[in-house]
Amino acid sequence: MIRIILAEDQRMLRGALGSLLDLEDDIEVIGQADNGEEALKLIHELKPDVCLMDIEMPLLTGLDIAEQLQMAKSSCKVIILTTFARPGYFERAVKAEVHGYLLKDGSSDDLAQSIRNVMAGKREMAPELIFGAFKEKNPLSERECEILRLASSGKTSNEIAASLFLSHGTVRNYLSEIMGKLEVKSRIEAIKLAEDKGWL
Amino acid sequence: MIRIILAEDQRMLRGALGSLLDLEDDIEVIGQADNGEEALKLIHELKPDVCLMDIEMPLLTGLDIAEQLQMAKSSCKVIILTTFARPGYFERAVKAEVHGYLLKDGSSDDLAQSIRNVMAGKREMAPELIFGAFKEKNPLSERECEILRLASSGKTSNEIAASLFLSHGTVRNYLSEIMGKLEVKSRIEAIKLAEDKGWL
DNA sequence: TTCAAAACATGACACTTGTCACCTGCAAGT
DNA sequence: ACTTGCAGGTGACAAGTGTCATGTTTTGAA
Repeated sequence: MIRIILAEDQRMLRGALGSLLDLEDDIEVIGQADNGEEALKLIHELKPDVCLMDIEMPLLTGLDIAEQLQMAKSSCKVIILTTFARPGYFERAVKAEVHGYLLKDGSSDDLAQSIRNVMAGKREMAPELIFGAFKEKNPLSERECEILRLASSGKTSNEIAASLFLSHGTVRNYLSEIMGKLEVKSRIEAIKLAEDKGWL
Repeated sequence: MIRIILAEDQRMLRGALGSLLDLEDDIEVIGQADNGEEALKLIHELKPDVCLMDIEMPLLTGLDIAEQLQMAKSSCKVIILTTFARPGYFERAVKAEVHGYLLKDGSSDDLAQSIRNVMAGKREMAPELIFGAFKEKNPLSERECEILRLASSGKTSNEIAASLFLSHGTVRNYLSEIMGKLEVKSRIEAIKLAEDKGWL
């Protein structure tokens, strides 16, 4: 019997998947969470074989959890189930050595089989990702990301400078550099593009 | 037997709900669509008792379809199933006299019963909406929305002015007005907030 | 009819943004 | 030892942005 927990903040999908997976003879849903912290707690308490997680959840993202489990050398296998085929997310998931990365755009019929494959030691990656994976990787450095993140929250150059203890000229240089790399003309476009690609 | 069709562009959710509903003795899923035009075609061809639709779908939104069915005085009952509790969407759905407006954040267990209630002539509205419906309505006028939309795409004041045949001073006045109404200090924050609330 | 709101406009002012050229210091690689 | 690249910096300039006061015109509701 494969014991799994589900972490997904959209109740309708979580409930539906939970019911469906429970119908399988060899799969048992032993816990469900609608946020990251709850999910992590359940994993520690219940020691499931597999956890099926969304990425964007309240409190803690699925990727955060995957990284923590990797560091703790947990035996719980991780399958990410998300809407987003963002290269940034996928890259991070691969680094965290997740056992599966599936898209919500995929078929629900294949889900149970994917879980079985993962239990058998295979890795299940949505085909869309393997091909398009590193075609577009994040051209921004750590620092540049940090600055763009702050800009995206609506901060002005001066405020960004203050919170990073930089001069405002430096901040503007970074933003200029970022816009150059992203081939856009304003910080607003840069923010849109970076958020879109999941680089933020 | 209640004959229904499902229209939802996220395959995983549509598949899962389809399988679940088909397990009910008195419900039969006779068609599924992943875009609005396909859904409308199916409704005309198969004459289902109920159609369960998302709002944001390719080609045609669920609200567009609901309005068309209302005009055509179709006997097919419409249930909207969406992520968004946006007052704007809900208002439009009510005007289109939909029979149900449920949230993807609701329980999947209640779905079948909601469908039965709708067939029995009741209306099923997510409680979150009835109460919070008009608490926070869009403070921006049509024109202001239009300008903020253009700003959100990264256009400068001058570019917005050009595309609307206004002077750039007028555009800046609007943006200033918008930021005042939204109580923020920059257009970036205004964009974030408006997108967040679904006013865009 | 009258009044208020929305839409549109101008000009002026201070500040922010984006660009550029040019500078230092430091930590890899080769 | 030397180059390269990242991080950080300066100063100057043009353009864009946000604010204000002050108008006109149109339009819909009381």
